[in-house]
Amino acid sequence: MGAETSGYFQIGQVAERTELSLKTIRHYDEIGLVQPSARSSGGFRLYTEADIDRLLVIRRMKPLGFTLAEMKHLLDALAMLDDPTADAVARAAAQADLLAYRNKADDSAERLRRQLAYAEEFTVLLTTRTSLPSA
Amino acid sequence: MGAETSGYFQIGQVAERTELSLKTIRHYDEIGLVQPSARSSGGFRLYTEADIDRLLVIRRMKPLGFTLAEMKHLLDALAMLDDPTADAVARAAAQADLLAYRNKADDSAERLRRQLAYAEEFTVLLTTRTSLPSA
DNA sequence: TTGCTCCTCACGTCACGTGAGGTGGC
DNA sequence: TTGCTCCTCACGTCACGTGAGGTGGC
Repeated sequence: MGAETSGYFQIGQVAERTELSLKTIRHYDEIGLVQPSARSSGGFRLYTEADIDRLLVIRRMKPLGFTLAEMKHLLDALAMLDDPTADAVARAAAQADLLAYRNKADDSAERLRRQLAYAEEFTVLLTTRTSLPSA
Repeated sequence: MGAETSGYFQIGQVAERTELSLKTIRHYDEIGLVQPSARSSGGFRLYTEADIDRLLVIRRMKPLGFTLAEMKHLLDALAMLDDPTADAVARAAAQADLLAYRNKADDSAERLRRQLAYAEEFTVLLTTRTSLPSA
């Protein structure tokens, strides 16, 4: 059952739980978006529950059209607000960033709604064309 | 006002009407997805209303997650059903293809609905975090 | 020791974006 | 002739996918 007993998960288990590919998870590590909390002595990536939560948040943000760099920035800003040792200036900057991201997310949600309407229109069209006899 | 008077539109006008980039429209030409019905003597792409309609259909299909090759295939199948000279075998194959695409479109619509729900959840979270005072 | 899981290159892909340098057309 | 629009290379980018060849770990 792998490294789970020690509170860590190997990448295969993480992939199963997040429904992300091994390559995607490795990619997020390489660019610094989600780095495993530890490595085994042999170099295996070891993820905690918190790491997995972060991956799940990212998976939910993806349809909003953020780039990976933006997601990293956004998660950093959220962490800043949760950090009691952060100073007021940094906190205010984080607030401002989050507001901008919120507006971007609103726009994206609006666009998703339009796309869904288009998609549904299109499935209706295809249903009509596939159910009609050819004559 | 360009080539519009002759019933043709130059790529810039097409880009405006479809909200696609010049590069996207050129790319669709290069891969054979939407080729302009004509070229000017100087090599300018000239699009008809029908060409523009095809671009608009593609724009609506994109959120369904089809590749450009699949869209080309799908549009070919639809054209096959509209072609009175097509034989029965080709027609039946087109019907079968469209059915497969319809199922794929249904799945995509379902996925879009889930993504929209995630997106809305996320905007709520961001709104909460941006409106709360830091203390 | 076997076998399944994981590792790091390194190149490929999909759908375009971004200049560079040049020409068309009212 | 000016200037705006369009043209074709050709290389870049984003988010991974896909082997190749090798090793970790219960």
